[in-house]
Amino acid sequence: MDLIATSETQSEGHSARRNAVLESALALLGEGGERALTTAGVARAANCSKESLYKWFGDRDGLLAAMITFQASKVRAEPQPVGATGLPALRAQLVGIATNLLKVLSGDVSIALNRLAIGKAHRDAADLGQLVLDHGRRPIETRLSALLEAGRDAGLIAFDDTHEAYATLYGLIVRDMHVRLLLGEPKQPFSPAARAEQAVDQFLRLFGAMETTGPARERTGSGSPNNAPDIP
Amino acid sequence: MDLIATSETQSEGHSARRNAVLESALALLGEGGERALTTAGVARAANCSKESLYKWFGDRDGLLAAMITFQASKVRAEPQPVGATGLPALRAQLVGIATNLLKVLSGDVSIALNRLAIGKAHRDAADLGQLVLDHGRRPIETRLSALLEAGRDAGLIAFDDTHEAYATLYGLIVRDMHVRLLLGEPKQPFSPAARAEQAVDQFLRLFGAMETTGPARERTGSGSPNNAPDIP
DNA sequence: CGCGAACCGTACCGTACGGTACGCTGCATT
DNA sequence: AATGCAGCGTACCGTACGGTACGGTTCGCG
Repeated sequence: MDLIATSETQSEGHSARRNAVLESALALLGEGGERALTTAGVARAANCSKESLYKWFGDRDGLLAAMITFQASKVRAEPQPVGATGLPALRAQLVGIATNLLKVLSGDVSIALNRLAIGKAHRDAADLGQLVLDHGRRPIETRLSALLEAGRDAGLIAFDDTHEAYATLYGLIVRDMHVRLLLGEPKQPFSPAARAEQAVDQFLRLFGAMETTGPARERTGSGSPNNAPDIP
Repeated sequence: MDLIATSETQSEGHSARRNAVLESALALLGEGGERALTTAGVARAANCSKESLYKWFGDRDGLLAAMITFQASKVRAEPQPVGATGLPALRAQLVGIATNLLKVLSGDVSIALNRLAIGKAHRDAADLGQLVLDHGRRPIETRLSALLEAGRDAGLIAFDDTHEAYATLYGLIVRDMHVRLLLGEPKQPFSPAARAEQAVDQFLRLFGAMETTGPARERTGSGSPNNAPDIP
């Protein structure tokens, strides 16, 4: 389960070979689903021996875990210009992240990996699901949350609970696209950028500090989940 | 794959026995995940023979498909009072459906079934995923869409594209709760009703025909996904 | 009472796949 | 050149599970 350090002084080539194998495995998974991801199949596709697979990854689950972290490492956040401030800048940043999120979630390997993790979520492995959550969701939540709080500190948006605000934004962006894709619905063409802008604008309408006219009517409305909201 | 009519004149008892078996299978799946759902295991749990299983469901996939439709049939929409009109009534109806949706999606069997369908989504069976989509999502979309359009006809809310409005509402309600649950994140306690009210209120803020002051500023903002929205 | 249908329980078969063992090859270091 | 090591390819093993076959039992009907 734990990624055994096959060799303490892991030379560059060592790791490179591993990554090449992981790449093959991801490709295999992407096109054939879990069924295609047999140890023999991976070995064949990567031109390596099963024995080497077990030496490097210890276990089939170890291989899967390595695939997840490897894939996640390829999607690492590209540093974004944090210079300009103001609402347009905030909006642009949010839209950028949202667009990226939509593209990533729609990716074939991401879908396949999520399917894999979900299929084995209950009672198995070192919970690949947790791994996906840690390496996929958490970074995005961190980035978005930081951005949201920066926006709040700048007086551009208003909310009580950062996590709540983040979750709302996430819902506006992704909707149920992810689950539908996971369930195998053929992905229908759409513009991630346009959808991202739309979602961010909706979010800003809900959480913007300056409403159309007058102060925000419901600043805490989406804070703690309490009943009896103020819509009569 | 296709649900073979085992007997044209399926007597009540026949179907009852089948349903009992499906119940056992669902229980088994709910507690043990897919791994526990072996034909032998189901037969043992249901006190029937494997041979009967194959006679009734034709196939393991047939059993899975039957489980999905059976479970869906148990969640059929309870007819709701469509009497009163006006915004409070609309809001109450939406909140009701949203609450129900959240409860259903959080259910153990629902989660297990979705995991199952997702695990086999790519290239397998008669696409259990499609089945889940058809029997799980579509009814909710139908109900919500009808309600939304009724609200629009009554001048309470405004939108161009019904599907867009529905998708936004869905996102606000469910957020990424579903995927997180599917990935195995322990379900943290929350009040479905409160979350439903919160989501519906947010939706009404976005799509309500009567804004705080003056006419809606962005009535078509969430219609067709076009770029260049009106926030400068 | 006799018969047949449905069905339970179990034993059985074939296969697919995770995991291991072994022999051989090519490269690097001395 | 000799030696050792990493790794490839393949053969092999055990098991788990989908699917089938068979004997025994119950129940309803003529």
